[in-house]
Amino acid sequence: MLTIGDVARASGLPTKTVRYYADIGLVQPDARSQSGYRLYSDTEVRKLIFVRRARAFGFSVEECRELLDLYGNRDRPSRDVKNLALQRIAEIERKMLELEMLHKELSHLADACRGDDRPDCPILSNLADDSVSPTGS
Amino acid sequence: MLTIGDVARASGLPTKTVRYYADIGLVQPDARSQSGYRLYSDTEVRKLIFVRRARAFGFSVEECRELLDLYGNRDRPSRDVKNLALQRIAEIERKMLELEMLHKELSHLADACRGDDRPDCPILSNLADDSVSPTGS
DNA sequence: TGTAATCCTTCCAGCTACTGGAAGGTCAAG
DNA sequence: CTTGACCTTCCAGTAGCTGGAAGGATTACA
Repeated sequence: MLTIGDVARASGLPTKTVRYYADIGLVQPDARSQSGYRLYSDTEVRKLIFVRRARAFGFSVEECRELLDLYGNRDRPSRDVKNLALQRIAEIERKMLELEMLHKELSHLADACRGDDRPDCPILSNLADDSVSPTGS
Repeated sequence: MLTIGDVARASGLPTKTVRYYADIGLVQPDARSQSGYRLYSDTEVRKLIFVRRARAFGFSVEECRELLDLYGNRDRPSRDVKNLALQRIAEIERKMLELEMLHKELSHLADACRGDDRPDCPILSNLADDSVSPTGS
């Protein structure tokens, strides 16, 4: 059993955030010690890592809750789970494209600064390529 | 010259947000009409698209400001610009890896639901592969 | 066995980045 | 000349943390 500091280190989240997630019932500790310390198992650490990743890519806490639910709720029909997962996957693929564009833009800027003469505004040329539709999430 | 609704559509941001960015001086309108309407040019639209993307991937408004500054500030030494850009690129590459892991996880879940028997907890196997270090942004 | 350092707890205030709504002015179309 | 879709400011509220105070628990070491 791990204390909050341990799971914070293991999950890459601040203790404050882990405590907050416990408070809102997103990822709750397995148990409490006699003195009131939150105690976690590996399962919770994995959930927290999952949440950290999902949050970092714009999924709301409520969406994370729903995704975590997919794994926990035995009564839910399989196709519901699949549908929700597929929706999220499509969203992630859109995000991947956007991330690539951002990467291209900044790479272009960095390249343009190879010597010591910075061009006027490299962003404009690259940003014109707005083939990716907005995510809106 | 475009009004706020036009730039909102063109940039993929809500008008509210465009107005907010103007208020905090992140992306300001080119001018105001006689009646007080905010008027934007293409340059601002491009900046807004850039900001939308950067924000969607966890860059703070202040970081966006700094990045936009790279293009605008003529007095800044070229290596500063390059350094900041390279730092951000490294960050983006880390984010790309994390996004891929999230993608893998959800794909795995969706695959597991192909039939109608959902496995106990597919997340656990996939989440164990935590080779990517936390971003921390 | 004491004590210092480093945990942990709760509670509450504050922050970032929006977001919704009210009250009201502007503008193009019919 | 009014209807409807714009735009304006202002102010309050929300999501998701985040920092700090006050105090108890645990460990490590003399």
